[in-house]
Amino acid sequence: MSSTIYDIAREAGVSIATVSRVFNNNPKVSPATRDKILEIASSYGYHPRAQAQSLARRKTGLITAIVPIISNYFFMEVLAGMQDRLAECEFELQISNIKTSGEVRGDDVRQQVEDIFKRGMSDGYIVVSIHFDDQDWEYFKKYETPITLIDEYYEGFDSVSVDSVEGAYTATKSLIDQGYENIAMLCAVKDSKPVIDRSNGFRKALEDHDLSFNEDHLFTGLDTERDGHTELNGYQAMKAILNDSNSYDAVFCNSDIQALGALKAMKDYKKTLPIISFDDLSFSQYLGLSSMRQPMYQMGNIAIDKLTNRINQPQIDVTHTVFSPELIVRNSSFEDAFSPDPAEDKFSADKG
Amino acid sequence: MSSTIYDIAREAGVSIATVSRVFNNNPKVSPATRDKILEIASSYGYHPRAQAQSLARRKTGLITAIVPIISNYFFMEVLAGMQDRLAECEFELQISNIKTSGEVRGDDVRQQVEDIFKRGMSDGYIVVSIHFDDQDWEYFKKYETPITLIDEYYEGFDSVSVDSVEGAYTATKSLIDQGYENIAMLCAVKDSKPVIDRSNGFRKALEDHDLSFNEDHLFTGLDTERDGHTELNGYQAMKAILNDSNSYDAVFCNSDIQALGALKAMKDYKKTLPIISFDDLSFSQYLGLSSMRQPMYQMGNIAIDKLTNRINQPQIDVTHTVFSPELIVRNSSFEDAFSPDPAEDKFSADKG
DNA sequence: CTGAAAGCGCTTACAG
DNA sequence: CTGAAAGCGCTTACAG
Repeated sequence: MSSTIYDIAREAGVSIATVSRVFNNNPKVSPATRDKILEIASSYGYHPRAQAQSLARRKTGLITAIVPIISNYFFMEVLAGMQDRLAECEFELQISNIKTSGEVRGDDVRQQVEDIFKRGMSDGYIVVSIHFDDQDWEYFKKYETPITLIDEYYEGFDSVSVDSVEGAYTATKSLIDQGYENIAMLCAVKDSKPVIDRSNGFRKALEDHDLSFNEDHLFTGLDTERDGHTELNGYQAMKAILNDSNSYDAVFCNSDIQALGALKAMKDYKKTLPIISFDDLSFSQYLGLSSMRQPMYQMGNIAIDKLTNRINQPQIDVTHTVFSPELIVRNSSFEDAFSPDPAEDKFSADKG
Repeated sequence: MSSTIYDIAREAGVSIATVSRVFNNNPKVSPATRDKILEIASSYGYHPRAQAQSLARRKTGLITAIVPIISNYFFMEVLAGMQDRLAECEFELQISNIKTSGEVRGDDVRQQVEDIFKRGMSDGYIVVSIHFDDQDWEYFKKYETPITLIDEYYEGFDSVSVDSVEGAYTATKSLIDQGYENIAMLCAVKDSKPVIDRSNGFRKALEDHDLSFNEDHLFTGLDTERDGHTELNGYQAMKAILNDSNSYDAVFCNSDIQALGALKAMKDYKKTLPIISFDDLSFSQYLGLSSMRQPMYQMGNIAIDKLTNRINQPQIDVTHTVFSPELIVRNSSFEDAFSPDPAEDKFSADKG
């Protein structure tokens, strides 16, 4: 096994306390001994063992992000936002993935999350895109550990999220304002949290504009992988929309990743409907896909800020940040969705 | 602070050794005391602290994946492969991101990786898409810790990778076989490892078929984010290819993410060139993009297998798995790239 | 089946 | 500026 603080202390002819001080940047060590210790440590490849430090310090210097395996594109962009903020502070990020779909039941999900809290591996936790009812969140209070929620809301924990209902409303209203009256919604698995919110916003927009709504307006594909947030599901659902006897004239789509499949279905079946999607993933710009932008990067930033604040001051008031998603209009909003953009030079300059 | 093993032991009227045995599933505990302890533990929300266990056991039960921040789509799919394998064994995954581009120098990258090894937080490490010369890898041997390389080759460590040179050769040869004679390569940052390999394969294919090659055949965009593996870089590079006086008749593209930008550039400028890309990300199927498939999921599987084997048996021989990427032909291989596919029902059944 | 005790590798007042 | 010692929360032979 590799060397310990005792080996270094012995070799340097000092106590382990002094070695420890050097690695903790304690200024009260004479430069001479410091240099000597550093040199010896380096030759042994010695560095204080992380777990031993955690135990002695009673803090781990770790933040854990708890993320469903199914969250990929959304999480990737959130992750970037977390990383850039983390680079400026003393915490390291660890990511724990949990299963939330497939044969997994809700209780199971709660158990997985609880196990992570129990192990007490981190100083704080960021829980991303995991949805429980208030009672379950309340239950986790007993761990008395800092928790920040992303893409979820519970009054008892700091949170940062996007108003999905409003976003869906905005997207749908935009299509209505363009003159469409028979709009379908391309959903994922219908009892998943984002779909519930977004279909509620969709419904409300229709009703507010005296357009009838019923369950038939809601389409989804057979593929239930990742709760239906897949290209394949979007392809299947779009195919159903195009072939539906109730010929729709526009589509609000639950997610960009599904929209990708939907666009392909439109191509394959040679019918184009205006479509507005939800997420605004980085590649959507390159597909000419209109979408409701979620400020994912920024959400990652904010979550780290909230969590580190709470770790440092456990008693401060809980705060909630709720973004209103912004509509980014691109070609897919229109019937000529597949005609090329005018070849401006915007892409040479615009890194968005 | 939350409760410790002492609290539970006191409450149950037993020694801490017995409590410990219960949580370690030691069969030599009477059912009665076991039940009692479990009940008390549950009411306290008690669970052995991970760091304390690691210290006492002299192993952490953790595997760390070391990943450049810039690796996203590729890593996401590798990650899925790791997770599914990990679910079957006793290790947990932790992910450490390091900076490899921007103002970061090679020494810096080495230092970041070394710091992770030094902290000794995990029982083994999977290093993904990080490239050093043999000397640097050899240097890491001194940590005597299990290491598996993904997307990199060094004889001293277990590894799983794809033959990029061969893949580029295959892609280029395919275009040549289709009759194209003036082929451009759409590169990312030219001194990055994948680009070096792929441009070598590209060059070799041209030369083997008596087509001239020079540096002018290599294009890249101005955007150097993620070493140029961005949609924007692909857009910029494709624009340059289309406008080049040496009018090219086909393109081999360094990565799918860049191809996305390239496809948009072709649309915007209303010129279509056959294009074959590299990666075969999950969405490429929906873009009709031909690509050299890297078996990313499988690479994740294999890396976990190799690493856990080595953790359990440190002395076994080093093994290397090198995949030959497979050409997946789709519409983009042809000049009519943007015509829709025949609308087969394949997408209803094919989850690939 | 259970307990006393040593040990894992550190940090951090406290005393000097 | 430095050391002796207690403590962090566990596990695991060893002895019974």
